[in-house]
Amino acid sequence: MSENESKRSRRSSGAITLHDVARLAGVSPITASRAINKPEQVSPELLKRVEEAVARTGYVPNRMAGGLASSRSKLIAAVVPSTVISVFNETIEALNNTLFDAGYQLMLGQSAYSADREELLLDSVIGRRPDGIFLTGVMQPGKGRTRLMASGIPVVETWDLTPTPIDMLIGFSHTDIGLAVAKYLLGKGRKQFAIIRAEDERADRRTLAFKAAVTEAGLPDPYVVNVGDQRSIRSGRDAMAKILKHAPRSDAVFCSSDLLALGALTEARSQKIDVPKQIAVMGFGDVPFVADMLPSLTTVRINGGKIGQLAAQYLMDRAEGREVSEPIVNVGFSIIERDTA
Amino acid sequence: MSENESKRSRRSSGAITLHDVARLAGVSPITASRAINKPEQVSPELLKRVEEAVARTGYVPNRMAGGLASSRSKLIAAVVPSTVISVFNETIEALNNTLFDAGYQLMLGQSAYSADREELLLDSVIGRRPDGIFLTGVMQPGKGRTRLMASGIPVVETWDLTPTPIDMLIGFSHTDIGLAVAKYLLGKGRKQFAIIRAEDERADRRTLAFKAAVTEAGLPDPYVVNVGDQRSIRSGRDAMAKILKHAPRSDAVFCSSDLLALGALTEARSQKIDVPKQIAVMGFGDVPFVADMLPSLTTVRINGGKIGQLAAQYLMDRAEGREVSEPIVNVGFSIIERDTA
DNA sequence: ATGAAAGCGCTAACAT
DNA sequence: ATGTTAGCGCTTTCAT
Repeated sequence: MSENESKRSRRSSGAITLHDVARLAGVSPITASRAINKPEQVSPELLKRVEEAVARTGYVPNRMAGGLASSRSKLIAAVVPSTVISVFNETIEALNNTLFDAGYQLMLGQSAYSADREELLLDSVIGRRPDGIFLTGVMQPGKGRTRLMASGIPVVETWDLTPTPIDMLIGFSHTDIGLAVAKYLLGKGRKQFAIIRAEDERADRRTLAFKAAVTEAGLPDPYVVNVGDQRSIRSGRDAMAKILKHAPRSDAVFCSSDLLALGALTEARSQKIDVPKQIAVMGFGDVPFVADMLPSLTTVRINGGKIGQLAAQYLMDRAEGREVSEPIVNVGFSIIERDTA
Repeated sequence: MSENESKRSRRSSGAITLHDVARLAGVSPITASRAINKPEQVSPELLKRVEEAVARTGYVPNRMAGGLASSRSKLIAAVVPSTVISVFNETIEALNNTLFDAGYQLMLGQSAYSADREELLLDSVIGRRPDGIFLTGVMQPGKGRTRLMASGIPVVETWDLTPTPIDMLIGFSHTDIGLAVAKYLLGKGRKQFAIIRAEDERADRRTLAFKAAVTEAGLPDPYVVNVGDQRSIRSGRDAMAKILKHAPRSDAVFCSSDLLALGALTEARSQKIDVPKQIAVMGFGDVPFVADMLPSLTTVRINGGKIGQLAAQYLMDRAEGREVSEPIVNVGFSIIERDTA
């Protein structure tokens, strides 16, 4: 081993680099780069030599270096409220799969509740210079939104609608859902409504629309129970107990999540209340397992997978300079009629 | 605006860089860098000037450049089988939160089922030069494992035990769980066992140990039903129907996941089979909501949050050159006695 | 089809 | 405490 073959600068990480591969293949680094990234631009013979060198050395290109040089990170960042049995899981999975198949990677950030943390999160996201950012929900005007727009990074907001997205939007109307659910329940002859609702701005809009429709139908105001956690069966049970106690003549409950609805169902069963005869229950989200429970849950289905897949596509299109012909998409929703309503 | 103030090279991305901040603050770039990253090494007055320049420009450091220069990406990669209501969600959330609080970010990769995709995934992970890699499960010997070891990146394997981890390990024994569940059920006087099991190597080991314990107790072999998906209520229902039909004298069912157990419970209820009187049901995972269902599920609890939190800590310790005193940790498990067994 | 030069934006190493 | 220099490993640009 000659000295200048083995010597590496003190700063080097010591890993195999493109230069090593190139030397082994007897070509210049740039040719090796082309052989790896744009094989069609290189003669078959050279291609083979480079491929062999890659295989022999176990070379894995350093994407930080590549990203820095090309200003293309091949990274997409997603900001989600939570990853624990949430209605967003399907979306994340679809997003991740679609990205991976196209050679992109996913960075996951959990959106914070405090404004301070929110800004920290955004900066840490922007700092990676992702080629695109996926947001759950639409971002309210403020520092964060401004910062995001200033960054110039393609952004897709999801799971909601607004006439003024930061950039692209793939969502649906929570107001329409509230209206549709009310109409559905009204159509079933229900007359005394109750609502179980977690602190959540989007759930609020569903609830408000629901209420408005009920009022318009000339029926009494729904009895509303607020709970803390969207994803707690326990909260749903407790809320249902409250309803049964304080508004015993209720004949329909609209819950702001499937898990809350499952809790309501559980409580009803424990009190031997017949669902749906005595009281109808509806959820929101259609998480994978509520279809096969007994009774199966009537709920609002959102095609979360489609949102994720489409968002990935949009973000990559933008990143690669393609036009996105329809930057605002309403994917809608559907009411899935099952046993409980 | 003088010419050389506004001119940027053709390659520049046009974004604000450290140089811009430094010039505005009237210091050299390296001083600006220090003010931002090691504020204690800089005089208060300079610090203030730099902070102002950062605020005024909206500068967000480019972590790709920083990572390249320092060989420290502040990125941790996690490889998980799935993100949809899986038992790993709690772990991912804890991992992500712990990392974020320390200024790290999470890259999420979904492990592939084919060996080809697996290798692609590993390369795409290694290509980012993360400071650490989180793996769900232990990696079987093979190309991927070798590649991972060769990369020199700290790795933590989880959710399982092996005497020969790649690097660090935070898990528990699936064999012990099978044994413990059998013992528990035996202790309750159960004598005719059935198993509902998804294709999953770790579930297999729980099952095998369970079987062995039953055999050792001199009882007949459990009736085993194989299903495709660990996370399907439907599969659990179908499997339970099979058990009720072909092994009607079964008095206890051990399911390889809580969701399967929920399905089994549902089917039992629909056939008016009394749980646990006639047949006991146990799950695995203790996903958040099975505690509050009716009947509440007796299951095996894994402290997924602790695994995630500890894994994050270990990975960061390693990345920052600290010693990890106990690189192999058995976090154990507990059987949570509830209604169904 | 291949290569040389330059530089992406930052920080380690070595001054002062 | 602050600055200078020289890269990190790659790709763009411009030649040939």
